[in-house]
Amino acid sequence: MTNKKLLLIDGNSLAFRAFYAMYNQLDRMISHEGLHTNALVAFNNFLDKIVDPMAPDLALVAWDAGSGKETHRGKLFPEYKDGRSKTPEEFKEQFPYLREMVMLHGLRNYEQVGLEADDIIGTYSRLGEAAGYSVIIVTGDQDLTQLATENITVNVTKKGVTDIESFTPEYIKEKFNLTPAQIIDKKALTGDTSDNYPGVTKVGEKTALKLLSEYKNIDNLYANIDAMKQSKMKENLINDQKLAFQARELATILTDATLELPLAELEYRGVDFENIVPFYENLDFKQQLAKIKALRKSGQIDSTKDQDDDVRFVPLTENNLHSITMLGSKVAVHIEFVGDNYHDGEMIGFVIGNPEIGYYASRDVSLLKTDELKSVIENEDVLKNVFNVKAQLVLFKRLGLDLKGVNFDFMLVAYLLDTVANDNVLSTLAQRFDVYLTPDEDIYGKGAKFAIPTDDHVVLSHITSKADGLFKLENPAFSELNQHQQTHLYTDIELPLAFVLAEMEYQGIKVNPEYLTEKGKDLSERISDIQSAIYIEAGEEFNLNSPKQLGVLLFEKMGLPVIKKTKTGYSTAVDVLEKLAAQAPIVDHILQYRQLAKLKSTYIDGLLSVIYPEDSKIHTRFLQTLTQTGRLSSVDPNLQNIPMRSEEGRLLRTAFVPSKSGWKILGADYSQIELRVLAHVTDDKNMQKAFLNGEDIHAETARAVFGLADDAVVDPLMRRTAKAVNFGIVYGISDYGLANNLGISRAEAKNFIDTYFREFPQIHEWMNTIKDFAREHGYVETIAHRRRYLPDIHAKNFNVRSFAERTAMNSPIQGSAADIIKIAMIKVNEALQKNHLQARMLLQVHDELIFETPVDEIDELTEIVTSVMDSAVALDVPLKVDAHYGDTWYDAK
DNA sequence: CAATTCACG
DNA sequence: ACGTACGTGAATTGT
Repeated sequence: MTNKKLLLIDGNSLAFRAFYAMYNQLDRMISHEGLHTNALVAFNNFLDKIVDPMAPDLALVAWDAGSGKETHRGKLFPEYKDGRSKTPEEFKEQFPYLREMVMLHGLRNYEQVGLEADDIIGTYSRLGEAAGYSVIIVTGDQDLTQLATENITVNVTKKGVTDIESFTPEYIKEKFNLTPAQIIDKKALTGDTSDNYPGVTKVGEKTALKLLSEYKNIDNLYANIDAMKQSKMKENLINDQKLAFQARELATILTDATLELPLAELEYRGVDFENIVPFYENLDFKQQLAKIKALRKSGQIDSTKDQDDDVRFVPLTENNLHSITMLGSKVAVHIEFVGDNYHDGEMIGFVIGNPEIGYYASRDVSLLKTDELKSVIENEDVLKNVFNVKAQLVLFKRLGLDLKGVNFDFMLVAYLLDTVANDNVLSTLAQRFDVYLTPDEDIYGKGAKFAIPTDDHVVLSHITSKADGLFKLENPAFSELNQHQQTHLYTDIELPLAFVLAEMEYQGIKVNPEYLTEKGKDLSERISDIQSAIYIEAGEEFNLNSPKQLGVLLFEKMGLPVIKKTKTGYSTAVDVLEKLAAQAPIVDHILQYRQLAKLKSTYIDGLLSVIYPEDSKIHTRFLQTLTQTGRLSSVDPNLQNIPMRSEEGRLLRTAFVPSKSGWKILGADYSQIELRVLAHVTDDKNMQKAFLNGEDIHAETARAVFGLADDAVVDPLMRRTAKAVNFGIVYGISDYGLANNLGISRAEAKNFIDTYFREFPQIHEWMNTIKDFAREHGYVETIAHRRRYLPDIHAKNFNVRSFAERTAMNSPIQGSAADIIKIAMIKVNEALQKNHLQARMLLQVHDELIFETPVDEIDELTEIVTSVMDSAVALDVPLKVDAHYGDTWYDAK
């Protein structure tokens, strides 16, 4: 059974949080009347995301009346809340609208002179509890956790206003080892700087918790203070005793105030959709308005007025197909599909058209195969606007069509403009261009509630609005692209690459399921043997996959030394276990178990589950608009992290085979591409010389760093060290990181770095130049003008800022390497076609390309691939490509 | 849904 | 004094 719910919201503290959560948007979020709306937007989000889904029976938002001076606290302590910085005007002006917003969301506002919001909440929470309600409090102020009981949960916002931490008596016990009542005593000892009342001198949270675990409360503490050991703290406690008791009174929230509104009047009425529309219109909440419109359309809320300002479409049938050929020279095209995976997701409708002539839409995608549609889709001269060209290409391939003439892919353009603000969702990406589209979620729901609306009109008008949106987005997006000097990157790299990737994904790579199944059986046996051995050594059975349980065993029961801790407990990561292996044989067995379990679950079971039975192939998706550097990523499954470093794992590559008998797998990889890019962009003559002379770069680095003669033999340790330094340089070096990696002291690491920078002075100079560039422009870019914004470069926090600085150094390197292989992929594909090779590209793994090819084409393919790859981009150093082939991916080494 | 671990470049 | 090496995805546990 569920109790009735009473929701109590601390209006002031949440509004305050809301204002500062979106403070950086302050100047952007201004309504047409000149009103700042940042706090309103965030507060509205909170009401939508937290309150409405909760559907409480009673609800109230409590506000402070006045400054707090008229309250019992102000009378008790005249300096109460003094010294608070004045509430910004930009915030104050939003207050009346906040109250109206609350009302329109169906909640009561409440304030009362002489009471603070806390006291209103405290009193109603007790009243509600007594009346048998489950009480939920939401606040930004941790002090309210003193109100928690079995029936009263206090939710405190953590970051922003929708990220919440739930305080129950059990949780408070766990987190602070305190009862809710002791929260008051804690405050009594520490005081409150923001409310401007002191506690005991030099007592902060840590000390307060320690004292309370010993003395329970301040009454008991002061009763026993004479017995306390002499210390500075004891002196402070004695001197500040009065302050502590005063602070306790100030910190205590009233639970017995006299209130004017009976509980029964707090009934939650839900959103008043009729009246909230003009309110949102006045504030220019376009996204909210679009959402309400979608809800109306899908029949989830009543609509009294039939206000259909939708983009019109004509239902397409067999009878009006000829209209399609009259659409002219530019259209938007969109096939709607279910889920993320366009390789097997169901196609539920499509739209084609433009704002001038009109849009045609149908739920029946087989209409696309008709001659009329085909003649437009496959016509290069009819320009197409799309969202996610690669997905659309694959969907059309599934229908046997070859989409041509693609002009504008909003998803690709949006990614190039800003890699960070890219969630690949059309409706959110469109907002930055002031185009407001209904989110898919509002039409289809999400998660378990996903459903295609029964009314076809709803689906088709939704996808029509997407197509129409693409026309509104085209000019502003292209114009920004041009301002960024990224037109070439889009037109000549990302867009053609999408076609190459679509073909690779659609082709897929063949795998041998029997091999995986056999290997899986072998692994299962060995895993269970090791597991038994571990249980015997441990003297008990436990969940070996649980780092928590393993930590308890190793570090508590067995008493092994703790080498590293994580946020939540002991670390049991490989580097830790390797250090412990000598001390207990069980550790080595755990490492073996981990390795085999990983192979079995991720690579045997994982891969077997994504083989398409109809062609025995795996069809990954390369995400082209995800990484912050310009690399691709691969999902469903990830084919860019198939094991390689251990022989046991590497053998799994045997399962990846050519799709035709008599064919081979060929792999071609760039050698040291990132260091070559580094030598190029920094224009460091010493490093360039090493590459121009075809030297072993790590050995050459070792000679430089260790001051050896040009022809000296480099011992393996020196080479390994130099290699680590080279890696460190590419990652945006720090002495701390290098020391950690090499297991040397920071001073030694710093020494290496200093020497390195002396030997390669232009690298050093570039590292400073690129950081300056980032600070001045707020972004860094690659050789193809791919951008990465680094707002944190100005952060006050050292860690945050340092991270941005390393990113400033690393991204142009990693990103330029990504540019190069992308260009190579396009050129290789062109060369394959031009030379009429049957061979095809299957995979890209950051610096290597994998192909399948008839045996008799191998020599020609090798020649074409290596020459195209190493001439893809002309750098000031040569690019080097190695190629290998064999019967399987494993053998292409 | 976050945290941990481990696979790759 | 500060205290992380850069970029990813998947499986698993545990709240």
